[in-house]
Amino acid sequence: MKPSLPQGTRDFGPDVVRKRQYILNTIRSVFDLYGYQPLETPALENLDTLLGKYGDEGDKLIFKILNNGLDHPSKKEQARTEFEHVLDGKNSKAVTERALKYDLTIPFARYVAMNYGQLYFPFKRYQIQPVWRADRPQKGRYREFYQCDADVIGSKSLWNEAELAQIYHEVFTKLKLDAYQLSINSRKILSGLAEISGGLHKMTDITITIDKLDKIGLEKVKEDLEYKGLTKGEINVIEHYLNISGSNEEKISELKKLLETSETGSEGIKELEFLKSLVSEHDPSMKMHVDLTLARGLNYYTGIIFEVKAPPEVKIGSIGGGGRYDDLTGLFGVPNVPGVGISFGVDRIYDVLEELNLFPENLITSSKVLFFNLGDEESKIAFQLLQQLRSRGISSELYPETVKMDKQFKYAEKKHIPYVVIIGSREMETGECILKNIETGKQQTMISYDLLEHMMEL
RNA sequence: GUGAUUGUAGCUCAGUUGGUUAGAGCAUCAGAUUGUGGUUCUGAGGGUCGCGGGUUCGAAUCCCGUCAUUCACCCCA
Repeated sequence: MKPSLPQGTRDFGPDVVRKRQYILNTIRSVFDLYGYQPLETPALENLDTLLGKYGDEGDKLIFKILNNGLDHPSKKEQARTEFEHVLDGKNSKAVTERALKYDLTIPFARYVAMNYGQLYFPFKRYQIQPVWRADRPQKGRYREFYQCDADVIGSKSLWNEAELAQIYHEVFTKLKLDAYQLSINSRKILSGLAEISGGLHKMTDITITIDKLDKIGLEKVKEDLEYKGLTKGEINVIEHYLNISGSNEEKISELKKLLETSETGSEGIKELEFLKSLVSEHDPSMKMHVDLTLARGLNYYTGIIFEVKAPPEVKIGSIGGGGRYDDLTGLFGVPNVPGVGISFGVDRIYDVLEELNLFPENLITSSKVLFFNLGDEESKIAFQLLQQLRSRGISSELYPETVKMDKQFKYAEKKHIPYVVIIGSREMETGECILKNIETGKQQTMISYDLLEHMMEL
């Protein structure tokens, strides 16, 4: 048979894994530095845990797992009738009760709800794991991809938002992706806008529509809003809102006037101002721009929301996002636990770094030294030296077969091994070895005992 | 879910209005070279042209279906 991969999944070869690890290690080290604790949850969750948390679209994209044993004779009839329900678009526990996790936030909320008594708050956790979505793959979109989440749960303080923004800044700076764009907005502002335009019940419709502004333009947005049942007057208010522009300060002062009648909206503005002041006082170089059209799809957000975009020349969309949710664990029976979190999309960050050529050069080396194998007796000496080098932390290897030097050279070259050590019959007699630099082609003969010292100096 | 795109050797791709035995480069292997690679030269292996059906004397080429790929929309990291 011809082997193939499931749609939207990938194998990662050695070089790719090194680059991915570079990203993952960078993120992990920053999480550790800021006092977050690691957590892992299963790939599988009960379908109930996930369903209804991501909106209707999200539900469709959850990978559901077929129950085992449906073909058992005693269950066959029941399975058949239950399948009928599934074909009608309903979910049946008799057919599928587990699913692959869709993100890291909901499983985390489930974990917190289950372990509420044992945890100390505020609880700061990070989580680096794959998630799965049954989306059609395309550029920057995969069916299996990694998320790196950091969340603080059990604290309402905006200091958390400031810290998370700082984490974004630190990670992307370390990755040399200085041109990243961090946008912020507040769900409270959006809900204030809904209050003064279409009414609070229209908030989802309004936010989904204005989120598309930069894609479809103002006219289409207005058409769309009209189609969704807003009056001319209400649309005018929204247009006014969308026309707010200028610096962050200008936007905020304009907003204040517009939303002064809305208590929630005003609160959102205050929070935004406070966050801005915390961040810019601490690190003026850090840019964070207020984007009033930013909405974010997941409907559990309630306060500040974040989104990170790649530099505009890379057309890949968002490489990270997050926000505050006031009652995520309420879904699992533990109400009133506020939280805020952010996420990094590693796979997209990889694509961006690749496209902009931002990976460091030195990620690809494997061993530092290859010992040639020119016979069993010769290799015994090589083996001793090899272990000496290894014991001093110099990664090295012996070519396992006695084959032509030509082949061994090519092996070293392909694996990017910078040095080879040649010990043949002549060297064996004199107790010497040849150390050759593959890149420069220069070589030197030395007493075998000196090899270690030599290598330590390089 | 909707709309396009592409599918030929391990990889990247040629292949004329349908015409005999489907080609090239890279890679692999062997030799020139029994202790010095990355350059060069010679040779070799490797293909059910995605799969199934149809039109035709004849199909990689045209038609239908199907699967896979890539891209866009929706939505998202």
